[in-house]
Amino acid sequence: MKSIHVSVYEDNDKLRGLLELLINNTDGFHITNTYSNCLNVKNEMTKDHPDVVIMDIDMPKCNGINGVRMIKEFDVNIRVLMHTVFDNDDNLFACLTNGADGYLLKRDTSEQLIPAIREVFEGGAPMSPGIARRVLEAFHHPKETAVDKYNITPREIQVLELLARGFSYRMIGIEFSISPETVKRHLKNIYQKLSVQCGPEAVAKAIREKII
Amino acid sequence: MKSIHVSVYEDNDKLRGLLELLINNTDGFHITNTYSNCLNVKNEMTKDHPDVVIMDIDMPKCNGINGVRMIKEFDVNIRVLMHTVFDNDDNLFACLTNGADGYLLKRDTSEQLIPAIREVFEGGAPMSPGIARRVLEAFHHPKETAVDKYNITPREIQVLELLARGFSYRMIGIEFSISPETVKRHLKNIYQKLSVQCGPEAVAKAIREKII
DNA sequence: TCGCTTATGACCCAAAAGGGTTATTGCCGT
DNA sequence: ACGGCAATAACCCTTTTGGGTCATAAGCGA
Repeated sequence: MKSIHVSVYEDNDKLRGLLELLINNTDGFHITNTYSNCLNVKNEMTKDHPDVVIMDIDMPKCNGINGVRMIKEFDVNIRVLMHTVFDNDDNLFACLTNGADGYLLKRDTSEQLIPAIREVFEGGAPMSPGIARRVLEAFHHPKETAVDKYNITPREIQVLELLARGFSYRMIGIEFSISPETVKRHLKNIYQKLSVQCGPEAVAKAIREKII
Repeated sequence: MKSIHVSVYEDNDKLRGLLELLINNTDGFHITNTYSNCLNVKNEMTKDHPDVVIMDIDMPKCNGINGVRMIKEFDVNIRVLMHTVFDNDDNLFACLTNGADGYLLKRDTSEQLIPAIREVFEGGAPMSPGIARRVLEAFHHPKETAVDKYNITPREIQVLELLARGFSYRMIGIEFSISPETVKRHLKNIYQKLSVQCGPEAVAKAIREKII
């Protein structure tokens, strides 16, 4: 059976050495190379052709968030496993957006790292438990909360939806068989409830708060 | 140490019995009750007060997608672990939106079920590998694609952003030290590139296509 | 150097948006 | 039965928006 080839990006010299030692001394795994920053990702990927990359986030010059993006631009088939002390949502979702295939926190992965590398190589998505939880929570948009929060009525939602589709007051009125003046009335109420000044701003807020 | 209390929703009689047997015969776990559909979730939760619910999707009368929603409406602290043969995206994301805390495929979890129950009880989010992967992929929207697709320039994005924040042409002009006529010019170009008719529609499209 | 894109700006003009005010109807809950 | 709220509608008015047209300067790549 062919070994899994792993490259490591980690700026802490001691940790980088430990990772290399750990991975190279595990059957079925082989370190192609280790790096302390990702300024030359493209050249390094061309040279190494790893199956899996272990990527730290906090590195000087060029951080791992850019690193994962560059690797995925070079070859989307290289699996990238984030390995970081940061567990804030901004970093997490920035990495996922850029194509990270897994996300491990350094503090809870000393003996979970090797199985995680195998898992990501096999097409899985290893995540520390707290991370997986936050990822699922991102899908759990409470749905009605924003509507309740601003007291938007069903009719107002209908009007907003058409506004966001480019309908004029007149067209919205025709669509619902009501006067354009009433449409205006609804929108006036919406603007007040959302604390916005005009249509575009209302649409932006409504979409971002999942009202429409 | 107190046992983890588990309720099971599963319409297959044989499997339901097996799950009960497995869980009841594991130290630290205790079955409160098992059910073959979720028509009376609220009463059952009131009676059982489980820590964790194992929820099948394909059940007669009322499926598990509604089931998880009802349980979370009753008490958001009850952990719900989906356990199903379906691995299509529609079911998956419907469950996650409704608040599921984990998602296991029946085919690959005979001996992973107990650890998964413990993990979800402890606040984790156990997922079958293929599931976790698809969840992460949902975040991987390629970012620059839409901007490229419509040929939106950096300046146009800036203008759109302020429009979405409720700025008038005049205010945008002041912000960038350009004439409101130029702002209009930019927006005219944007509307054409996005194939929209007006500001609200442009803002809606820009947000939904992740341009802003 | 020529053509293309980007960013800039102006003028005319019609349509739309949006603020203020006032009022009626129907429904729901107390 | 009464008050509150959603939905309806009209009027006045100013500001904003957006379509059409024309024009210029800077930068960039073939």
